Amino acid sequence: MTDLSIGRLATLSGVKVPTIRYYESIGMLDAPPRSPGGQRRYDDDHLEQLRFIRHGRELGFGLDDLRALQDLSARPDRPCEEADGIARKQLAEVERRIAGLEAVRRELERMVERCSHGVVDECRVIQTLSDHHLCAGDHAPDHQTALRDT
Amino acid sequence: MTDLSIGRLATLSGVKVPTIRYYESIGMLDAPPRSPGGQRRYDDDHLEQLRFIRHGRELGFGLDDLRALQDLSARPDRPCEEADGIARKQLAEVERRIAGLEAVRRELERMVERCSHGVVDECRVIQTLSDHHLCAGDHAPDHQTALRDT
DNA sequence: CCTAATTGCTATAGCGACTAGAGGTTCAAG
DNA sequence: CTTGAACCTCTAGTCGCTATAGCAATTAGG
Repeated sequence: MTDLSIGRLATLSGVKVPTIRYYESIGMLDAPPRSPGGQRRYDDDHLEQLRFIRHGRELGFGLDDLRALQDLSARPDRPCEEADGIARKQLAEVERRIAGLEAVRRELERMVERCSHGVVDECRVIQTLSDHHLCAGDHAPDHQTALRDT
Repeated sequence: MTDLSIGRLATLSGVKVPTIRYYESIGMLDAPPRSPGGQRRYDDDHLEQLRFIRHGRELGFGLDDLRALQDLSARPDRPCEEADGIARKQLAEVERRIAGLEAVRRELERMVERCSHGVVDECRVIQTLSDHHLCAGDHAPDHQTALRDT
């Protein structure tokens, strides 16, 4: 299973080719040896490392957190308090975002339900955006909390 | 209430000063007249426009959507189908994100609960990241779905 | 063995939606 | 009239990629 091209590694890991190169460039993924012609040749350790990163990203960890977790996993004798703390912090963050998004969802539902399907001037969607007082009023006091994303 | 400085506008709207200038630079907010010395002087229409944008951002609309909604609100006779559609699209997006985050939350809870508070080598947090098979396995197949944000 | 298609390489720029900093100017209060 | 807060422009940085351009290497088929 050794001598994986970057494309093969991408397929096996589920991480896109440019992203793999990006991870290497920022020191998230060990730089692999190269073929005589200069192409990257990976092994199973790289695959494992990349899957670790991918899985962490799926769980919403930032690359800094994942770097810290990687470092910890390389020191198996250390207490796992720090790893646990990072995970708890991430859980708290996810819960915060869910709460914000739930408030947003409720407000959007209200907007959409009350739309009378007439003209813009009477449209509840536009009205609500123009005047926050038409809201239930409990959403996203901190607009950082709201969302953004893909 | 006319002749607002940018700082006053920022206070009244809840949008930061650099963000206001940014919105102007990308054509989201009308450029205001200037004082003799070249400082921006806003009026109530600008405040309203900015509150519209802010409210929309809190609800997670992208700036492109908000531009479209702004344009629609300037044409009150048009049917509100388009506005309704944009809101429904946003609602669907928010629901998608909540679903993704709920899956992530469940997984993080599992990780944290099972952490034995021993050493890293036995740490469920690290183990789970290393091996996806330890997951309930239902989270974020598309990693775009997951999260990211502030 | 040769060629063509595919895959790989580097480097740079762009995305969204801001945020931060440098270095200078204007304004308003006392 | 002085002082200091608030304002100005411009550039660069944030996060985590993604896209493009212009090449070079590899691999599969004939």
